[in-house]
Amino acid sequence: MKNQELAQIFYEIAEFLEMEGVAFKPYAYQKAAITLENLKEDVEEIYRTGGRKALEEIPGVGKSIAQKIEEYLKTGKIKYYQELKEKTPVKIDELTAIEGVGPKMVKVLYQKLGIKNLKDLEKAAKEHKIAPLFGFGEKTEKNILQGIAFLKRSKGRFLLGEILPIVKEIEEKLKELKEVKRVSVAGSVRRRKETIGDVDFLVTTDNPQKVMDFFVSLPGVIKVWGKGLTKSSIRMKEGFDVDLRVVPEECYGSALQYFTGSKEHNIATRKIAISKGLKLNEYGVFRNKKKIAGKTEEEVYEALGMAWMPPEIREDRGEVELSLKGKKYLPRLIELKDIKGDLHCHSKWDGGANSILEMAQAAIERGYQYLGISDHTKFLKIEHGLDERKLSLQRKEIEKINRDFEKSGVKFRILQGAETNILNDGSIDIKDEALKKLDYAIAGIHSSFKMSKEKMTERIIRAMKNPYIKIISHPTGRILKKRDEYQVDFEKILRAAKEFNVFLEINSYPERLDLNDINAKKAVEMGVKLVINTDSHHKDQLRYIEFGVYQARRGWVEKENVVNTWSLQRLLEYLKS
DNA sequence: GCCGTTTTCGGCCCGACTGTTTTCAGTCG
Repeated sequence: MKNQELAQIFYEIAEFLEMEGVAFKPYAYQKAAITLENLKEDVEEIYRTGGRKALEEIPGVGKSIAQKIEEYLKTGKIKYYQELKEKTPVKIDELTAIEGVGPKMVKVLYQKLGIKNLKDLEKAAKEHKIAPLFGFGEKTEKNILQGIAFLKRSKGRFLLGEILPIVKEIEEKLKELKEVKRVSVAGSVRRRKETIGDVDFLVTTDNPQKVMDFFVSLPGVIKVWGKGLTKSSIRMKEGFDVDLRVVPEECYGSALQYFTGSKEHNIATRKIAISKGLKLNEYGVFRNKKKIAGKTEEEVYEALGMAWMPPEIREDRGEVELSLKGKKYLPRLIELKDIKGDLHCHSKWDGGANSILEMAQAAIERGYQYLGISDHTKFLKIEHGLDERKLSLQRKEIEKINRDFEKSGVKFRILQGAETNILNDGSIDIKDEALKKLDYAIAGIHSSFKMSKEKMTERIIRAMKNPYIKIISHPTGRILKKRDEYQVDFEKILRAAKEFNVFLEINSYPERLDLNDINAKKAVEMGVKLVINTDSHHKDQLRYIEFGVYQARRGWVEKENVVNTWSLQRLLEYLKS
């Protein structure tokens, strides 16, 4: 789909325009980019069937942007964009990816020092050429270096959310090939890790030549290397690498186990093998020279006296010991089908893409029993946060839709929440009288991220003490590849969550996934209740729930730990109590 | 550049925080 490519271009145009100090246009381009990014329909298809007129029907797309989309679809280029790039030939997306660096800074850095990309910037900062610049200083230079260091730490890794859809496509294509007998993705993708270095596929086949030829000519491949009959590597246009390995049928299980990892899990399992006088490698389980298992993963684990376990927990965090004791000691991980509703979604009321009804219909399509609309509140002006009056107006709309559902026999209920803001002193930006009228309230940190650990912990705990606050959203505040967690004493937060009966969120947004696996596991061990939400700003984002569930599974979370696996009735009773 | 149950022109993108430039511009959510 061309949607993503166009979105990327419009984001960049917005930044170039912002760099030049153009007013309002950047916002318009950004809006259009966001819409395109989330659009389900293929923009090419829209254009083919309805022409430029149909493009203009897309929200945020008017005459000018429609014309540019048309130009891109016809020629693969946008002249306006090319001109902007020629005028200031900088890698603007690369530079503004650094925390604290925006378009204006990029402009000065280019004009004064000729900085065009990350490399130039790092060099200049290390040579202390930034600090003396007018408007910059020691601190800024240091922040830039730190920002670059952080970017590098996460560089070369991709979000699971970006990669998984493409991986599934590749897997489907391989499956369709009749020469392929068995195929599976392995590695960190199979373990559903939040970020991925590269992708590993395993196949069995009688015709490796054919399979490899097919593999290296998949659509989207921009580079091929090491092509052989047992292993070939490709790079996809999105920038990540994929390895394909052909393994013998009788080794498929052990190869899958080996290449799924994690490395730590494999080390632990090999130790078990040694302790039993066995040897484990990617070709099988061996007693002396005799192979005793290898065809399936189950039989490999069985040969080691272990129960098979889901890939998500293979991190050597205790799963090896439990699986030795037996299957019933392993956690029964939550599954996608257990989810009965979503309690953190945004609507048009706070600038989200869809109306409450549209969001509800999308939830019904997913088979949910309920959906919680929790728009931002007034402190977040940019997000069109709702004040007490608007919350009460919104309540009326929700009640009306619920009545209509009831009349037409639709077994579904919209709940009214709100994603309130925890102010610096831990108070909430909405009055208690208004919170009281909601079905529940969420509280989250959206400002002042750089507090001391003590202050931040105090701040969140004070919010949890508010009897109307039932959920803490994205509890650690991290943004993958962008921003670290804020400083907080998580143990204390867990104790408070338990004491005040507050649910901690696992935010399913691919760049958040917050709580992460480790924190989720701690929460489960402490008996803290969790809720897996999507934080959807668009109805199509409800599908992100998948990623929240994966993260939960990585954190050993079971169905019973998660309140939105409960029926509507049970949830309502609990909220009331 | 987009949009319209206040408007086809005139709004929209606000407020906190940071660092630096001593009075505020740039960045972020």
